[in-house]
Amino acid sequence: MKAAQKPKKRSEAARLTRDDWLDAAFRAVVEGGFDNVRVLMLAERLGVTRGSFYWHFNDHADLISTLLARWHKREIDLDQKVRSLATGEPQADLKLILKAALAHAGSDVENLRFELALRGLGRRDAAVAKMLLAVDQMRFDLFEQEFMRLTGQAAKAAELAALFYLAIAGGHQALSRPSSTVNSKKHLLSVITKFLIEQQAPEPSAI
Amino acid sequence: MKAAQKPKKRSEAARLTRDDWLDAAFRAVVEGGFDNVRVLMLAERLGVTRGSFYWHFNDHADLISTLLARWHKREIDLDQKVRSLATGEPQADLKLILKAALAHAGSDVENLRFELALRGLGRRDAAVAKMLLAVDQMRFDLFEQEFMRLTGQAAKAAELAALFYLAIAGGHQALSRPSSTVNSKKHLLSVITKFLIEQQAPEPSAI
DNA sequence: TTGGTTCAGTACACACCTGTACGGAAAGTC
DNA sequence: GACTTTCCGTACAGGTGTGTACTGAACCAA
Repeated sequence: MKAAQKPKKRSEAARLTRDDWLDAAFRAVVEGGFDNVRVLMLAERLGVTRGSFYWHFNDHADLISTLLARWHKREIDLDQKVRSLATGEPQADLKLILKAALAHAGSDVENLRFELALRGLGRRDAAVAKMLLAVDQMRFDLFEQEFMRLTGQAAKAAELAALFYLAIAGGHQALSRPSSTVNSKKHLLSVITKFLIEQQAPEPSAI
Repeated sequence: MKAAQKPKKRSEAARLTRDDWLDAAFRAVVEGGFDNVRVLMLAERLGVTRGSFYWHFNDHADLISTLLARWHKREIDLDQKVRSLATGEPQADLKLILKAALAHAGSDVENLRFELALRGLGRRDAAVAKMLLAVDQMRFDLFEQEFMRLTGQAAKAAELAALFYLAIAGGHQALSRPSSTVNSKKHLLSVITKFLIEQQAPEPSAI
């Protein structure tokens, strides 16, 4: 019993914070969805026992709801940041947003996978669905605003924003790697830019 | 296939077939994802004990893999059917496909939810991911073919097909009900039609 | 009737996960 | 240096799920 114990002092095995557990839970979600978040497994991975968990959290539900709240707050902050970076030039802003949204799926794969898992959870949890709807609306509003500046037509702006957002969402969901033809977020970026942004400039024509 | 449509006597409880279990598993997936498929729960819902299950199936994995195979086969059959229904008139065909794809999410919500759950599973199971990729490619090829007929340009056809498919996929994933502005599969249908189909016709006339 | 086949019930063993109560070591505080 | 707080280990209790062996009832055919 004692022989197999950690020879290291307690100072070596750093004590955990609430955020450490949240990070571990986040990783578990990324790897296997919300059903993959198990206290026992997280403890094992963190090198402690469940005794630690039940000191930091009330129970399993507490962990999940805190994780959701943290994600929501971060999304709101990110939205604020993007809005503050907007130049006022619609085409440039849209390309910026698009690039950020797809990079969000490039290097930062974890966030994408987390959100997809979250949407899976939202399909069986009304509260989560409501939160996701708010996030969707928040993002959509930004897109719509930019397209409104670009085209000058409210109805068209709303439609383009919908296509814009849905194409991005769809890009995350399907066609992860369709081998040959159309592929890679990079190419998708150019396609969306071509058909949804550049073609919609106000000067040339009027539908 | 025997014509065993008759529930027969057997007091009150009809005896179950392999497909009965598959249907129950399907419903469980629709309601709560693949992690929600539990033998005990299915048996309870079917009004029998697990003894029945282990006669029809080898084990839990057998149930899942059989369910996946059934879905895949049905998707292939549906693709064949759509292709056989194609008139050769690209715009009409595309609208037909689009309508079918969105109706797939309208009345037949179950199939949509099942596929979304399946994509969730595909993110942690390589074999499932491979199957989904094949299905994506199959559908995409059809779209690309139609857009090729429509525009006459290979590159543009591939790009439009990508946008087309991704917008549909995105429509299934996000914005289930964004309250006010752009909403409802119906409206999405008109938007996609407008920007991706009618605008891309080689001749200005059309419809 | 008899016997074989098909399907379902019962019982047991085992694994895994949650939650709680309690004890104890390490770090900060005076 | 005792005291307190913070954090974690341990042990126990209970719930839920799988898989297997065995038994039993309904059905079918000769």
